[in-house]
Amino acid sequence: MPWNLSSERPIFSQIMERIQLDIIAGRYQPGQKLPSVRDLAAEAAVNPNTMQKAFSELERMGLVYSQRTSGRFITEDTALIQNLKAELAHMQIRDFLNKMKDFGFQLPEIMELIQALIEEEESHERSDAM
Amino acid sequence: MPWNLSSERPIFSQIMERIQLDIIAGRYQPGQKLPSVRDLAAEAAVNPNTMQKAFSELERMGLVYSQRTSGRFITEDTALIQNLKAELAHMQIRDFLNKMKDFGFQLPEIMELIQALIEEEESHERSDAM
DNA sequence: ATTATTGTATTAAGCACTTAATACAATAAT
DNA sequence: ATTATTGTATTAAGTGCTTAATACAATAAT
Repeated sequence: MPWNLSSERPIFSQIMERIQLDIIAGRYQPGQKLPSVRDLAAEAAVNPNTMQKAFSELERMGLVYSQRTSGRFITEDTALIQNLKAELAHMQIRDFLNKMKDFGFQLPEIMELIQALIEEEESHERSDAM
Repeated sequence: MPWNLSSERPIFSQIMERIQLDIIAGRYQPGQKLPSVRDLAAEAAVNPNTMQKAFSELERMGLVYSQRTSGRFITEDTALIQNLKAELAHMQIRDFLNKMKDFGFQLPEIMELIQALIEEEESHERSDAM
């Protein structure tokens, strides 16, 4: 499975964000054991050092912890995970609205554009299913 | 005026996007003359080479054009500007919705979160004005 | 007890971005 | 005619990210 990494931003950041996302979306469960750095690096087709660097940041945030030689695990602090999820969602929304305002759009117009795009995509899904 | 440039992404990209935004939001008008590369570089506190690099991209897109020694100007192709604005807005919305879905949110929930944040900010504004 | 696997660290090389210093040609301003 | 300003180009140095190769200590697996 390709990890869909872009060369436009530091790879270690993208990996960090991807795993962070897997945690807050529940695709990695609290306490779950992670594959080894070497295995993940092979899967993502990056250097082990780069994968290691991504985990350094996740560790600093408390999202994962490592046990010397048995491996690395997702935190069991579910409150930490939920708080992070809420915080990141909040940031996403705020950043999105700010950007749209920078474009010159007002709030009602933004909501209309979202609705229009959703309806457009729904109609595509209907025709895709035919 | 600081240009609020982050070290997390290439500076020339951030400058390019900023000027692009000024164009599609109408803060720079079609045909308007831009300050010189050197002046803008001084204002943004970056090297003239970096400012020049940002303009190379804007030029490639057709958003600005340069006249050998009289300076650089915003395109007069208003259709190009409007198309770009619509395209970028579309991308912003789609990327935002995709990210939120990656977080594990469904569409109705996303709309509720937006509304909640808007109302929260409106109440802040009211108390700010008091 | 031995071996394999784990996280972790180090060193060297290549690459893109940025800065600094400088230069040149074209032309607007004087 | 001279000067200043314009866009543009070049070279060298510094920085951060990435890869590659390698190594070590701790411990799980055998």
